Amino acid sequence: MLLETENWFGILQKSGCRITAPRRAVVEALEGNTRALTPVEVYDEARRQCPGLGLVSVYRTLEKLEELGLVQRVHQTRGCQAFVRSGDGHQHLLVCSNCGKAILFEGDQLDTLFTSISKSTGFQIESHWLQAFGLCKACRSDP
Amino acid sequence: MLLETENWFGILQKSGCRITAPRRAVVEALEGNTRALTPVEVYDEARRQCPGLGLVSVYRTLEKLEELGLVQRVHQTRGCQAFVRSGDGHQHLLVCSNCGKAILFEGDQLDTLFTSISKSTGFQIESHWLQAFGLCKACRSDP
DNA sequence: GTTACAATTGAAAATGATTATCAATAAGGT
DNA sequence: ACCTTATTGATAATCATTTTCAATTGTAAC
Repeated sequence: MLLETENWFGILQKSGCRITAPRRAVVEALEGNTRALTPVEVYDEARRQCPGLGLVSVYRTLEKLEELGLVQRVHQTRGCQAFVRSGDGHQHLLVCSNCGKAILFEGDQLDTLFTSISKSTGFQIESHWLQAFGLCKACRSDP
Repeated sequence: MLLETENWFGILQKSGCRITAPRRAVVEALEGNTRALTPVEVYDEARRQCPGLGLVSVYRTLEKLEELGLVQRVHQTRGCQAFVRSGDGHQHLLVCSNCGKAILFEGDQLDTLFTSISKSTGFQIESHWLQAFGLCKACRSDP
């Protein structure tokens, strides 16, 4: 389940942020998209709603949203500067390598894997990261 | 099991590359290290052996080694430009968040996970990557 | 060994993405 | 309405990476 956008403003406000037109535009650009967007793509999209918007404000807002866990970074072969909205709790990304559509999935089975790896390596595993790439249903049928 | 460095030169040569002093230095810098190294770190290390080495050649060699699967990229919160030598076959990384030491592990259990996710999402999953972070044994005991 | 050719080199310049600076603006509690 | 302070956009600065190019150097053929 995705968080409601209405909440984002509440969360931002609670964390001491002011709700401004530039922020509103950036938040709504990310909300209306299941694709992973680069900062420039967010910029282009958000400027349709807030024409005076500066790219710098996009970076600043993305930083804050990531900090609050509302968006997450998508790592791809070529760079890791793209963002999608997060889900609740710890989830993993499945990204379409054609259209960029991103969906989230749970990975419960992983805990047992990491427990056994912890034992065999002596590492105290603190966090992990899993992403999968492939073609989504739409891109498979319509090439 | 890690590949022998001696092989790397053979593999490079087979792929049509010439073995030059700069390449030799870069390859050996990566070979002698279990840590994930940034291009600049590789540069600094390799220049001890080949003082005239240019940073550009490091980038070029890294690109080739990655292409051949001899090194792989390490993705971290802050950027994804660090490299370690790969193992045989498809393996996953476990990186020490303190000293940067990287070890590889198998993730056989993942195949069943991805099969079920493929079914439920309609995605045709082509690749994935998994990385874990934590403290290695040495860094846990010696803080 | 010598030669010839193409791959490779390093320096410098160009590009691209991100960050820092700063005076002007505007949100939101009072 | 006012006042404090976060936030803004423009500009400049920084940092990593890529491109360009003439000079160099492996290596295969002789």
